[in-house]
This record gives sequence, C-alpha cells and structure tokens, in this order.
Amino acid sequence: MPMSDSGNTDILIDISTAILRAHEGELQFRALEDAGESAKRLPFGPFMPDRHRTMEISLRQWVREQVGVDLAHVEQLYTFADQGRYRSGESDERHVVSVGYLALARAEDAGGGAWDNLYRHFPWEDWRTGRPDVLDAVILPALDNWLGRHDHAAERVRLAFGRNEAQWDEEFVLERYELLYQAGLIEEAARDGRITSPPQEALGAPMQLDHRRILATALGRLRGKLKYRPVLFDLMPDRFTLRALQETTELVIGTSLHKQNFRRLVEKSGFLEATGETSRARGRPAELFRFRHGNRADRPLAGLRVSGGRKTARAT
Amino acid sequence: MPMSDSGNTDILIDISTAILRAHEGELQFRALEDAGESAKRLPFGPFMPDRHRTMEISLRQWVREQVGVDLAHVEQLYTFADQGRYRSGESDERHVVSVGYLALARAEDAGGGAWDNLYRHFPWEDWRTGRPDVLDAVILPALDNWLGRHDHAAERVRLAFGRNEAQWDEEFVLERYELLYQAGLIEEAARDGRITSPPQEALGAPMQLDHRRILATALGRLRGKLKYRPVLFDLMPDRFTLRALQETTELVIGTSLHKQNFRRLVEKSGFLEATGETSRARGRPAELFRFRHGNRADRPLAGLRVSGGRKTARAT
DNA sequence: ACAATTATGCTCATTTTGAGTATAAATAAG
DNA sequence: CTTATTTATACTCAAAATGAGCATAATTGT
Repeated sequence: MPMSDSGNTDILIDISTAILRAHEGELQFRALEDAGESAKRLPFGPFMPDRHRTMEISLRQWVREQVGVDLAHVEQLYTFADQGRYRSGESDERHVVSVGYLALARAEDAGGGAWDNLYRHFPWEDWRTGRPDVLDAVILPALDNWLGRHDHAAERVRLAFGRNEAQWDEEFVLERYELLYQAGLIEEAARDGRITSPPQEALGAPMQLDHRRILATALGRLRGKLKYRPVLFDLMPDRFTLRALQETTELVIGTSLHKQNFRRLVEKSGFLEATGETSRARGRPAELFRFRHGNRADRPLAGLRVSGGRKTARAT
Repeated sequence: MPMSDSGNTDILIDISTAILRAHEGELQFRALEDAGESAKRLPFGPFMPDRHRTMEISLRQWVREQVGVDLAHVEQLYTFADQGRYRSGESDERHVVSVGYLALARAEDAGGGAWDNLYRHFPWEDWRTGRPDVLDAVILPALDNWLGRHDHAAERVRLAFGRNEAQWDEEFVLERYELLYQAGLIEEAARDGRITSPPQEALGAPMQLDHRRILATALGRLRGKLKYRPVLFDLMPDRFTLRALQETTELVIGTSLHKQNFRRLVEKSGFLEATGETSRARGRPAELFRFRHGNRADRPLAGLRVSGGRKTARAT
C-alpha cells in the first residue's frame, strides 16, 4: 500500500445540494434558514456509507424525505476539502469534506418549502436586461483597486470579467466568484478573515459556509452543460411551449436570445416532439411540445453559446 | 444541524490520479505495479486534511515527490463512493471514498517510471485507423446477448455505442465502460462478483480497484474539455509544430483529423504564436509555434468535434 | 372591427465547416 | 545534380450553421 496513515484524519463527508428549478420567471434554488443566522444555506447532510450504496442514492432519498423535492437530474459537481472555509469555530473535531451536487427539479415536483432567487446571490451574472450596472459601478473599480496590490491576478480578472479584448463568458461563474472572494469583496471572505476592503451591498446576498461557492459551481456547470446535453428539459414540465423553453434557457444562461433563431435551433436539434395541442394565453396560441428522449441525431445546442453578435460589420 | 451521525462512519479518502502524457505516438498514463498482482494501478494516496490545505495541493506535492512527475494541468474528476467496488477483502475497517483526479504532464517533465498505453485498456476507444474491429467482432454481439436478458438498457447501449441512427460520441467513454462492466464483459466485473459471461481478452487490460473507471472518466473529460478549453497545450512541449499538436489531439480524441482544416481551426483560435523558428525533419520544415496564454478571442475549438462527415451528398 | 400581442414562417448575408486541389520547401534516391 | 518523396502551407468551393430581421398568422382585449 502506498502510504501510511497520519494520526488524526477523522473525516466527515457532507453532501450539499444546489437544487434548482425555474419558477415564476426566476431561477430558484431550495434554501434553508437557520435560527439566529441571517444567511441561508443549501440542504446538506452527512454521507453515511454504511447506509447507502452510493452518494447519489443517499442524496436522492434524503432530499425526497427531508426536503420534499423529487429530483429530475442529479450531477456531482465537486468535492471541496479546503480547510478554513468551513465552520471555523465548531466543536466537532472531524475534518469536513463537502461534496457538492447539482440537482434539477421540475416546478411541479418541487413541493413546498422555501425557494430563493439564485441571481439575488449573483447579481452580476444576470444579463437578461443588459449588462448589469453593478459591474461597472462597483465590481470592476473594486477589483482594480485590489489589483493595485495584487497585479498578478490581472489576467485572471481580464478573462473572467471579459475586459479589454476578452469576451464575457457566461460559464465562468465560479472563477468570478472566486476572484471576488480573493479580493475580499464579499461577505464570505470577511467571515473567513480575508477582508481587504469593506463588503458591498451590491455584491449579492451571502450564504452560510461555502454554499455560495457551490451555487456558483452549479450555475457554471449548468450553463456549460446545456450547450451539449439536453438537461434543460429536466427543468421543464411534461409539455411546454417553445417560449417557455426559451425563457428557462435565458434564465439559466443569463442572457436573452433571438426568438426565431432559438426556435430553429431547438427544432433542428431533434429533442422536441409536437403534441398537437396548443396553449392559450395572450396572443396567438403556441404549440405544446414534449421532450423526445434520447432519440434522433441529438445535435448539441452549441448555438446557445452567447456570442455577443457578429464581429465584422455587415457589408453595405 | 440537519442530521445526527450514524455509528460507524469512519471514512478514508483516497486520491487517485490519472496522469496522462502524449509520448512516442501513444497516449500514456503513469501506471504502478504491485508485487503478486498482474493488474496495474494508478498512483493514489490518502488525503490527510491536517497536513494539506486542499486536495489539489496535497496531490501535486505528493505526485512530485512520490511519482516524480511535474504536473501541468490538474482537475478533479469525480468522487466515487460506491461500496463493493473497492478492496473487497481488506482488513481496514474504514469506508473508502476515492476522489479521482485528471492530471496532464508534458513528456519532458514526466521523469522516469512506468508509463502505460491508455488505449491498451480501452481498445474500442481508438478510432484513429478506423472503427476498431473489436466492436463488431466482440463487443456488440456480447452486448446484444446481454440485452436479451436486460433489454431496459437497450437505449443506453444504442446511444453509448452509436448504433442505428445514433452517432458514436467520443466523449461517452465512461458510459461505455460502465455498460461493459454492468454487462459483465470485463474482468473488473467478474472480480466484483458480477460475472455474467466469460471475460474477453479483447476487452482491454484490467486494472486494480476501480482504476479503469477513473481512467475512463479522465479520458471522457479530457475529450470533452479540449473542445472548449486549451488543455491540449498542457500535453505539449514549449514549442511544437502544428503536426505535433494535431497528433496529440488525435491521440486524445481517438480519431484522425483533416490536416488543412485543423491548421485553419487552430490558427483562428488565437491560441498560437509563431516563434519564427522551424523544425527539420523529413519533408518541408514546419514552423514552430508556442502557446499564447489566455490572450485573444479564445474561441473554443468546437470544430474538433468528431462529426463523421457531411450528412448530405455533395451536389454534382 | 381593430389594436395589441404572441407565434411562426421565411429571407438573406455572413461565417463556419468539410473536403479537396495546388504549390512550396525540404530530404532521400538514383 | 536531378528527380521522387515527403511534409507543410495556401487557397478554393460548396454545404451548413448562424445572426438579424421582415412578414404573416392566430389569438385576446377593447
């Protein structure tokens, strides 16, 4: 065997889950509140290997029973083991390793309980109505100030926040969050003793432990994944209009899309099946579609990539 | 706090690392041999939270010291906690959770030690010289036989192995491996008591524990990642020809590419910088390029997607 | 009946991609 | 030293995908 053990390595594994749904025009996650603590948290619980064969089984069962949500898609995100970012002052002697999961739920299956708007914690990630003001008003100046003392990070900031020639990449959610953390701009950093400048109101609502980091990982992963796998449908009800699908997509990637092109893209992808029925609402009734499983060409939805439009001018 | 602990949940976390390099026309990984055991294994060691701040730091240091390899890229893959796929008959009472990592090394930094050809363990994944014979000769018939008794898996097999209308997706490495495991076609399945049909020689060399599964995860992840992030360069030396870059790419994705189009793609991506020097070999000397960090548009290399060619015939 | 609203169809220029052909600059062979 | 061979690089061309918009259809609200 490769190495001998050290003395005190008692480890507790927590499974923390970012459960997302699209509901009432918001991208929401299941949030829990604890008494005497203003910051919310994700649902989490210990992994008990003698009771559950795999972490995913453990998680699904536990979420159904304790949180009352039926999960559609479940995906492991990352295992965080950094010391210093967890319950600094607790009595439990064991080291906590936290395994983050992303789970998607359909609004119908999502039961009661409290759901929170995800973008409340990441206001700089929502570009649906244009570039968020907070970027130029607060974030970039503060980062510049920080870069004055830590200029090695300039390139990371450039790429993550799309400055100069770089493009905003909607998938870099975690990288942006980590930079804000390292720059001491968000409350979690202050809490961990990393404060370098006063935390800003505009920088999103903090969460307990490292749960905002897990949420950032979840959002980034989901934004990436939807471009090549049909995960979006795990946020949709059984039947839905193209408009509804587009709105959910926009919620996730945080930008608005061209309606006709979205239709073309998604129709060509082979993931949809018309039901023949229509939905009645304000204007012309829309056809109701259903997700057609796995079949067909299953082309990726690479067209969902946020491109910022053509680079060259249109010839006259 | 959400839940109370159960009695016996002592957990040991192992970090297992698939260290890959491109060398002498092979995609290789660092493999270790144990006395009295023909199957090889990946380097792994326990995570000791009281000694290392993060798992990645722990891993990098440990790999440098114990394995003698300087790592370029390091990326966490997945945390496997399934019982029953690990050291069935061992004395250690603790549950083992294994965190898999993918690491890339440049051939120059890779020191001595034993390296094994990755495709020796996944012969069905190497399509560089065309569709591997083993697929039609062994794998698909055996899977069909298994499907006779387990037809619920037919759709998974169809998608994973690209049958009927479905296309072979080179990223589904893990899904294919898992199906072969579940169908009892590979030695690891027999070892775990899952045998349903005799293991086949042609189904790749087995490995210890679940290390072939980690390798499969690593390969799939790398194949996916190279399409949108410049990870390939972490397998390349400081300067390289386009031909060398293409060969490395082909090694990873397991298909051959069109030379002129590869050049176009990669030049347009903005990741390359000409050095002015050239390399001498058989034919016309090739220009030497260098990886240009982060700068520029950083377009994804989505064109590396293996497409199987145009769908419609070219008009006469 | 008409305005407002939403869905859907379609066009068009540009860009990207797949697949070649053509040419250039070396080395190896005679 | 002339030619074949080999590899690199340039360029063409058609098909497909993409970004942007106009046009039309089918409803509800007034």
